[in-house]
Amino acid sequence: MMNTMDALKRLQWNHLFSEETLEASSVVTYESGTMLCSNDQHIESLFVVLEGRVKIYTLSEEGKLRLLRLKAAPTLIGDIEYASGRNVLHTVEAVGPVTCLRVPFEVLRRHNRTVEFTEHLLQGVSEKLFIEANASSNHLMSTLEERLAGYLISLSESGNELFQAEMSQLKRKEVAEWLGTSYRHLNRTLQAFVDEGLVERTRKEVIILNSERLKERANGMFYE
Amino acid sequence: MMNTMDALKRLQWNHLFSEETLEASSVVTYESGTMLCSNDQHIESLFVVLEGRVKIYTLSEEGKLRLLRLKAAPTLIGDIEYASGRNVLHTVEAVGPVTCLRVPFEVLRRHNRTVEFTEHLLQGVSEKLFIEANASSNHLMSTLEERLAGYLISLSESGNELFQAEMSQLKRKEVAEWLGTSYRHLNRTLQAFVDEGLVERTRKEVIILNSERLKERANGMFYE
DNA sequence: GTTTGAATAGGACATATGTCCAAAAAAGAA
DNA sequence: TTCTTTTTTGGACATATGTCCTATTCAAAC
Repeated sequence: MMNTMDALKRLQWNHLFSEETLEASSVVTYESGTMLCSNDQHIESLFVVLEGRVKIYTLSEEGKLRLLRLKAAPTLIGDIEYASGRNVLHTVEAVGPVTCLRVPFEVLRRHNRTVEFTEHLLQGVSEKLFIEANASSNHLMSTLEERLAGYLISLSESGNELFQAEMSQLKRKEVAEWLGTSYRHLNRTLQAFVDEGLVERTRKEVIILNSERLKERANGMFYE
Repeated sequence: MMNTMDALKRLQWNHLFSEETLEASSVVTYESGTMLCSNDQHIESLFVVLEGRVKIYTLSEEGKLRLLRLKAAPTLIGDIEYASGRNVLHTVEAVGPVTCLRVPFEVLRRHNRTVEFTEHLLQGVSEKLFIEANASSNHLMSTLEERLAGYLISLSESGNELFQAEMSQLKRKEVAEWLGTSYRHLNRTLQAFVDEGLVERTRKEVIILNSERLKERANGMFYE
């Protein structure tokens, strides 16, 4: 059993929550595959993810999956909904066991309306907005070839460990979902890189042979 | 010359700013076409748009324009950047004369760190995030036909006056930029609607002939 | 009026990407 | 091992959309 206060201190988030708030909160653990919240549904608590990794995506009515990202702890889930009062924007699913501090919105409203906490939320939400806006622009303005090259480069360059930790070990199919394309097309584009000698492809992994030229192909696309 | 306090009261935003803050701020007027801030540049002030309309877009390096929206006063510009400390996300340009209260970030940091103000920013930013995320999903998941039908329907239905006020009177070229497509393709799709008898097109405007079927074509797409 | 420039309209063609399928290959299960 | 299921791979085809160009048409300037 983990100690909440220690975990929060490690993140330097211990000053964000009042004592009353912490008392009215609970530590919960979810097993792999559990949805912490799903698309369009009502949500009543903020989740402070203390340990584990989550998968963030939206599922359209037609069943199409749009994978937004894999995110490692620490992260906040439900902040956007708490701030806007709307239903859940993105589905969040545990990838492996996940431990969270669960804080009911009601408790936050009553016992935690401090400048520090609100500013923390504000910074987090605007950070998320930047990421979303950039992803959206990238998608709109670039071809899969560029995005895929960018993805491969981003996985290989040093100094990008955060992204790598979160986004490597995706399956091919998930990579396609993340890049917002079909599995078929991802394969086709990958094959084009192979044909040009930019990468080598084994059944398990993709090995970069010529990172110079691959980077040119990425045309500025880089994820972090 | 407008009275700031009156303008803020009208918006019920008068309690958001402290006296010191207001004293250190100034009312500025921009003529049509002025950029309040542009993409990737540094910004040092929050703009409270009190009167007029602004156009929000991003300009990619290749010169492609992505029109996000036209927004009428009241609105905040620079809130995202203030919150995240980053450079400007979206370019903002005056459409017609625009009057703003200009508040330096420095002043906000010194004299305006209240829960009320921060919560106001938080709500605004998360609202923007919702809009951005939805636009992005819509774009990813739908064809121009659906988006165009949705746009036409959204312009015609009652109960959507806010959107109509902001988004009607776009030129055809701007509509294309807003829908994220080429002028050519917009024309082609419009013509398809004409051929099917869904709309009639004059040189100036598009008239909806069969809103039932047009709505079906929109396939759930609706803007507000 | 004539001229100039913006805005509209659409032909022809290229291409990025999706859909549907089928064959191998790998990984588990029995 | 053998059978079943998942994953990888790629052919064939359809289509949404972009690019490049050229007429028109309308409006504003001279």
